[in-house]
Amino acid sequence: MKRPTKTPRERLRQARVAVYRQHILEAAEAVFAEKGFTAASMQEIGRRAGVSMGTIYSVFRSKEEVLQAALEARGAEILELVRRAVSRPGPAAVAFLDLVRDYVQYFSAHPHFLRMHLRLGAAWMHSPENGAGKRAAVWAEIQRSQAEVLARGIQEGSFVDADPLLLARLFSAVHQTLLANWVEQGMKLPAEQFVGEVERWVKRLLWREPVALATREVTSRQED
Amino acid sequence: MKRPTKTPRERLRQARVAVYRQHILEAAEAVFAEKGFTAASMQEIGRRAGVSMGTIYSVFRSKEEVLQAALEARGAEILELVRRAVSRPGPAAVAFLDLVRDYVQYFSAHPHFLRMHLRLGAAWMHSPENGAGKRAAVWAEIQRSQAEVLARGIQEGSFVDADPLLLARLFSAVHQTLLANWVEQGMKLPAEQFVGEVERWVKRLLWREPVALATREVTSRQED
Amino acid sequence: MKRPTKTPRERLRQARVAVYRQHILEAAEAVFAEKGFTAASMQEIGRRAGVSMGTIYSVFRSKEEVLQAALEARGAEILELVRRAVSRPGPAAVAFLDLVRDYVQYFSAHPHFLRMHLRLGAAWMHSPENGAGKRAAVWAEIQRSQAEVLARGIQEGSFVDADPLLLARLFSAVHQTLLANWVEQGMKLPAEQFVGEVERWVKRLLWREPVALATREVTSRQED
Amino acid sequence: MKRPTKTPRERLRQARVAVYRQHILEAAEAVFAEKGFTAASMQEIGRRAGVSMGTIYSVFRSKEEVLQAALEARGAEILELVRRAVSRPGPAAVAFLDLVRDYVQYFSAHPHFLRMHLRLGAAWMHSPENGAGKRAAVWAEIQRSQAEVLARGIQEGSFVDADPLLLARLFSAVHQTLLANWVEQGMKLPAEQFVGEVERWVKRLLWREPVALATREVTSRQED
DNA sequence: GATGAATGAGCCTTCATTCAT
DNA sequence: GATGAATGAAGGCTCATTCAT
Repeated sequence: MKRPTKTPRERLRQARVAVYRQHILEAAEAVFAEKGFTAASMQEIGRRAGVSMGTIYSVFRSKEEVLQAALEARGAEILELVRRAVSRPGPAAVAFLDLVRDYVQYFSAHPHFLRMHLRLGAAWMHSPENGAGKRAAVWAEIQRSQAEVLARGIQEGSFVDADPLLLARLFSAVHQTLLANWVEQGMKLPAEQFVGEVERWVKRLLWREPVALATREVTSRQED
Repeated sequence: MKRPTKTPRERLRQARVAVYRQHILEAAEAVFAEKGFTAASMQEIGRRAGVSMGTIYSVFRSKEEVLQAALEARGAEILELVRRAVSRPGPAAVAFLDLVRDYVQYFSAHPHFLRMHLRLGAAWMHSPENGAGKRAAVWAEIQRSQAEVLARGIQEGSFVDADPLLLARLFSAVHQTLLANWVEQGMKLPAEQFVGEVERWVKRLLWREPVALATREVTSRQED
Repeated sequence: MKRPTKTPRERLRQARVAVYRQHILEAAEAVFAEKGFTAASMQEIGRRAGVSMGTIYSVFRSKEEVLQAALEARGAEILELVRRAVSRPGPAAVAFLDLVRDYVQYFSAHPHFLRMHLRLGAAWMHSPENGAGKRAAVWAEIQRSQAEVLARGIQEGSFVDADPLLLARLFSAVHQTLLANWVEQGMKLPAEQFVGEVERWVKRLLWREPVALATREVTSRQED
Repeated sequence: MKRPTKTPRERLRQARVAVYRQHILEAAEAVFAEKGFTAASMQEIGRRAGVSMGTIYSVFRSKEEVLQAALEARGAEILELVRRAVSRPGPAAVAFLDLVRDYVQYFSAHPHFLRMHLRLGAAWMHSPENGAGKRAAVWAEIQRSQAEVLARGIQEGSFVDADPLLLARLFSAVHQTLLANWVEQGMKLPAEQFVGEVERWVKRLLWREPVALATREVTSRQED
């Protein structure tokens, strides 16, 4: 008969597993980002994580599961950001700008994940076949929640009147392009200024009332 | 150095090889689009193209080369579109809108390629490692040419003042998102109307002077 | 539209595959006999058959399928022997002795199979778990048919009155022990004499009326 | 050379080890019986025995050694039975029937071992390669001792005149088939009656003078 | 002394590439 | 020249064995 409170041994085990999960998923993010899912090898993930094959397989059941976990772990955190934005009182436009800020913060804290997401996102975004459906479950939910805020903004008259899901995709496309550009240049531009730039582009794209933009002065140049 | 006058036999050979190239690359586009590069198998490409493995390897030296050829073949055609836009006299803004129109036409004529490009583009767009550099050679050139038109537009005061390369990327991101959305919904919206919609989004994104937009009436909705 | 008559190419292919099947199954019989199913390696089967891994997997889908094919190929032939015995007119006792003769002939022609069967038979004979059920399908049918002849012999008053299925098992046990002993000693005893010996033991085991036996003179001795 | 007087600590250690041995071997019997040697996993043996891997490896040096120990442990006990039969005064026929009785008793007390023996016996019985020779050491001795009694019976004129080693094998085959059948049906037939049945079959097989048999009334039927 | 987590060699299986026909 | 069968290297995954706690 086991008490609902775990034994110390069990708690230790869970802590250990959690540490491995963390390290393995971080290594996986990097490898998946560089090679893509199929070309990534478990050996390399293990090497980068500093664990053996057996250890990986004691935490995850398969390569596929490693990928799903990597997507879901971050996905869940991001979904949380979106949900907070959705439930924020006040105008949708303000909530959305807050969300943009959260995104920048999150992705700049996890650049490997950003790269993986940029690379693999395309795979399941437009290939309903394969097991892509499963992988994208959280991400579909994220898009749905984003669309929710956008729909509210449309009704409030702040956002351009178009299919909210399309808006969500356009927003993601622009937003990720900017992030990728920023990361690619070593994130030399201070986060605060970068957020400002993203906001400007997002307003251009989504705001109903044309917004005066002076993008130039803060845009980092490719050839810098 | 080959003699400029080819033998009839040689001309026949080249014609034959050209036909194979064509069929193989079309099959490859479809398979790469569905599976990604690594998960795609040469046998499946051969099966879809209706040619044997030997034939594929008589035209291409490796799987990698098939991919490069697929990217370059279309890439060269697209580069041609861009170059025409660059060399077009008159305002850059007009030239760019013409380019947008050409793009829509081209991609809607080659939806398999679009899907492949959407899927694999991310791979070499943000993974400087691997042979990605090689693969992207034409595409870098395309981006450079696009940036050229955009730079001209900036100087003419038509486009928002930002790094032209970034503008090119943002434009591609938005443009491809719209295309993907269109294809995903079975291209039910007439090409003409779709072009109009793309133009409207592009203007929103790039034009310096705020442009009155009434996107709604032509935007196809996800749930249609 | 394909004609029901196969193309020459197709016939060639089938012939080739049949040859591989044959060689692979023979190699598999030997390896499974020596190592058992799990410890047998596909590499070794390939090496002994003189084919590569790829070739094996072009004929069989998995290691499991190689085993099943090996069991079923021989099993089907043996089932045929038993069915002929079942449908033979005249006394069951005579039919059964003919069957014994057929068995000896068959197994002595396929000693590797005999060894494999001796080794793996035990595995699925008493382990209903695993995929043993599938593997043994033909063999259960063989036992059932054997039991049929035996049941007829019981009704005719020739065989000892006991559960026919148990009789079938006892017969198999004795019969295979004799065969194994014979093979182990290099089959030095002429087949004709060996058949006589087997018949004598079978009569001892199954015949209702005690049969005068003078086994000694033909029994090959272990220490010969 | 150890001092004959062990320290109490040493005696405790040995007792502990003996307990582990016992539990591990019992678990091993079950697992080997179900999966076969190679497919059986040390982790499952450990789980079933309720001990850790380290404990298993503190008692045995390898998986192979666990199997050997399992075979030898029971083998030694069975050898003891046979030796008692060999050294029993009076007619060999009587001694042999006593042995049969002992066998039934022993195997019915250790059904897991019976199943393992049925399954793995075939492996080393007819595969002189591998380490099978080592594994079978005790069992060869058992067979030799059985043959000894049988040889005596032959000289006394009680048993059919054939190679005693062959007789021993035939006896084992029949005897194990009956046991397997009995166990398979849940040992519903009382042990006493079952012994009678086995004796009847053994007499049929080995006794020189034909023996009147009325097997039917006690044979449990498969379909009951 | 006991534990069971960690290791990594090894096996089944796939697929890019070659070559006999 | 075209075919597609054959090859075998490489990758995902398991499990016997070891060793830090």
